Amino acid sequence: MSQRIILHIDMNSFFATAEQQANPYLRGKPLGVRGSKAKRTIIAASSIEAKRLGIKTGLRVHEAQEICPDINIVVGEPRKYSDILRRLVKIFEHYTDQIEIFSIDECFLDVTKTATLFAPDLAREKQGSSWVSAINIAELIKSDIKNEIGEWMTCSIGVSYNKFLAKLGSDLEKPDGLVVITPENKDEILLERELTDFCGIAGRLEKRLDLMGIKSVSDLREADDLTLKNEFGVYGLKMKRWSLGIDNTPVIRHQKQPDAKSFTRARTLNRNVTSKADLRRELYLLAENLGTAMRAENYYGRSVGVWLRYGNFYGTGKSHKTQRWLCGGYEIYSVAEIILDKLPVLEPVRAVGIYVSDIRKSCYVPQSLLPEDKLEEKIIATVDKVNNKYGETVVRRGIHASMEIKKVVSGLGRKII
DNA sequence: TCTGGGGTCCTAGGACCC
DNA sequence: TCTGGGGTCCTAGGACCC
Repeated sequence: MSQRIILHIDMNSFFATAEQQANPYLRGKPLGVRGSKAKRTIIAASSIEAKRLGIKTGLRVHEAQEICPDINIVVGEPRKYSDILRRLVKIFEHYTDQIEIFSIDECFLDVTKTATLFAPDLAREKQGSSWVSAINIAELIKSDIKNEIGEWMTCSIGVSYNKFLAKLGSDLEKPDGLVVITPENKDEILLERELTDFCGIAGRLEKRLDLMGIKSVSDLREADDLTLKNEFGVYGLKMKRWSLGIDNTPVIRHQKQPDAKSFTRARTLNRNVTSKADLRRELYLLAENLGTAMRAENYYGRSVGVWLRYGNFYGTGKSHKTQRWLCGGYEIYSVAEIILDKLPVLEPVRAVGIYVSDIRKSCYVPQSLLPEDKLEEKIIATVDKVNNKYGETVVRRGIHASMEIKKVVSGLGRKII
């Protein structure tokens, strides 16, 4: 196979820049984007101005405020960022149809076949230097983004002959970087990196490698295959290939990227709790939210899981495979409630999560013909209609309603479902 | 006022069937 | 009657990513 040309595009401070784009008041100012409205949350992204002051992702909100009392803080809105991602992909489609969406702010582009189309003169001038036309595309993309999304929206682009090195390259210059890693300069660049600079090696693996005496990229290059395989399985060999700059994984066109495999909702509680009743209430709200998200994308699922994270940050969880395909919040909750009852509250619980896996698009799921299921579907559809119109949680089940509300409802001759 | 939330992939063990 | 081994499903948990 001839040499590929891969671009990795990484939007700089994406959430923060998106907020600055939406609100001119925030432009040029230190800005932190909160992970959620919850009390104990962290900074999910910070603007370039905030980064200069040392405000990094992962800081607790109050820590960020201590560093910079004037910092502007907004709550992140993932939907807003997905919309911008869609517009970015539209820009990239101008240059190739081989686009892989790697995360909400990163894409891989394979421009092997199209690079020279956008720089015929350059390609002729410097024969054999396909990198020149790749750099040309990278620069065109940068200016397209500024023109179409906003002047302040910058990205770092890595250009190389595989995905691993392209991603490594985009990390090297921020913001607004452009780094080319070729077979000629790859060794020089790789040998200067820390092992944790590699996408796929983080703290735990670094520690285990260190215990084996593998402390640098060159150590990893020289490590014995069998030793690596025994310690890490096939992943060990993968890591060694990275150290040599080898990666044959293809760019998967986003239209062909696999469907979602699970849906999760989780919440860190404002204070640690020990009562199962409190946990049930949280779980119910999460389940409704999860069900709404699944229905919005036409998914059903048949495995439900619940996990707890204790105050000491350790956790436990259980999952259960059901006979029926589910997408209703209350149905999901009903399974989750049984699971929760089996989970030990060894110590106060800090966070609770619920997930549905083994999911399928509705067209692949047999529809139930049971009258009670039909009724449930009707209830869900009606509630969705109201909530879509008036806000997500305008209507929800009354299972955790207070006694007073229950009395009022039964006084009206109605019942809570 | 210690450490969010939403994902993916991999491994390993037990149950069960052939 | 005794024993082995392969395959698959389910569950728990670990590690990584942004």
